[in-house]
Amino acid sequence: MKYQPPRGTRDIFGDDVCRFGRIVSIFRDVVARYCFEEIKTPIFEDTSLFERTIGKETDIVKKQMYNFEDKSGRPLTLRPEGTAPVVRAAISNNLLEKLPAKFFYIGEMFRYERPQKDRKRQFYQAGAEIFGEKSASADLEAIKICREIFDKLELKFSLEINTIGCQKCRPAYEKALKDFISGRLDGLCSDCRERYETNPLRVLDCKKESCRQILSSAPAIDDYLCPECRRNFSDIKSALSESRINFTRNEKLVRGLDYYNGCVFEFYVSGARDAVAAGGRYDGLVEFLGGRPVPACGFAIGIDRVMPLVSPVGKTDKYIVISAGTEKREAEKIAERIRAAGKPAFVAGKKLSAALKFASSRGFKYAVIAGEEELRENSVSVRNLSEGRQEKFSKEDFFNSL
RNA sequence: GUGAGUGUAGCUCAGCCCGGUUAGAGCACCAGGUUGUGGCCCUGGGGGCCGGGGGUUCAAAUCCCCUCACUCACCCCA
Repeated sequence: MKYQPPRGTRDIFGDDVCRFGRIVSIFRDVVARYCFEEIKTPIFEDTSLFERTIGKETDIVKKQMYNFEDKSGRPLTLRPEGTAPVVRAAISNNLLEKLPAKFFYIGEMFRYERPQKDRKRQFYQAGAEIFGEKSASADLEAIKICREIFDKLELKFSLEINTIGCQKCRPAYEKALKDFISGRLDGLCSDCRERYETNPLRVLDCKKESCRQILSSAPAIDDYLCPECRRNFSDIKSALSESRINFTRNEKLVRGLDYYNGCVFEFYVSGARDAVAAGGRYDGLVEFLGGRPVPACGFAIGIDRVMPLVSPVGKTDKYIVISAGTEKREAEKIAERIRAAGKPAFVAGKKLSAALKFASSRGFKYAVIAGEEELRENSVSVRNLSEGRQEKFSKEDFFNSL
């Protein structure tokens, strides 16, 4: 039996690797223009970093983490998400002295789950985090960056936003919600009955129709927000309108990770199975991990989910230099000149018909034929493979035209 | 973790229900037709433990059991 990549992983090559590269370069370009700086964090961290920040009751921590011990028994985990490591790194390296501070990352994440369409066990995220900005401008910036990226990728997105309150006001809402649910537990699914105990907000986004029915008359968070959260959320909404970013309010949108508070958002693109980007505020996280109290917000884009929707980058025109049976050295010299002019060149020594066949099947734009006849005349024949036209130039004319 | 489907040539699949010569097709690949012109056409060729193991049978790609893998959905998430 031949080796296959391990379950939930895949090899990325050909057009897919072009798509991947295009997404990453657009992401880098946009984020750099907002003055974010790249940060690379380890691929694994102390297990407790994730357990404490993501939340013990989440599926990620309960059953999706790649946990292992190193040889000295340290409990470690392959990172299942990017935010906690960035926050940890910012604290470890004292990067939050001068605020605001902005970081971005691109990398692979690991979650042990059943693989399916565009959901792998090793997947890639590109994310950005803003530290030290309490006002709505940070939330707006995160959303604007996503908007720009999807625009440049030529993807039509829709945006959903919500607020889930802060440490001050969420408890009151959670209590109201629990009171509401407790009388109706019998009608809810078993998952929801468990969520009621562990994380009542999550009952809101249960997909089961019977649960949704019951929850449709649940208390609304808007009635429980503290003045600050109310203000912040309305600032964001009006800023979005000013920036002409369409959004819909989704009161049932709650994020799966415990550290979120305030405004949360998700981007959808038609054709993708689920959200392609998501983010929100996590004002308490830096302090929770031992730093000073620093408000923060960020987002991550699921590269794997965007990949099938974007076209591969336009490739630059490639040249194949064919020696057609003569000494290959001459063809190699010609190729060097083409490369020196900044264009990709490949040398083929096969007989002409085979080389041309190879060239057209591999997507070369031009064949530069340097056979016996050309060698005698100090010329080259340049054939446009897509159009089938061919012209002979002196070598100097050809090099000058590059 | 739950449910359904699929594993036959490099790829897409037929054959399986109803067991019976040497397991097929298209595409791709290689060679030749074409010793300096690719795509089109023609001819020929290489390729397969029919996912793996066990069972039933005179006989298994085909029927039964187990196992592994993949796909899709649920759950959850980016």
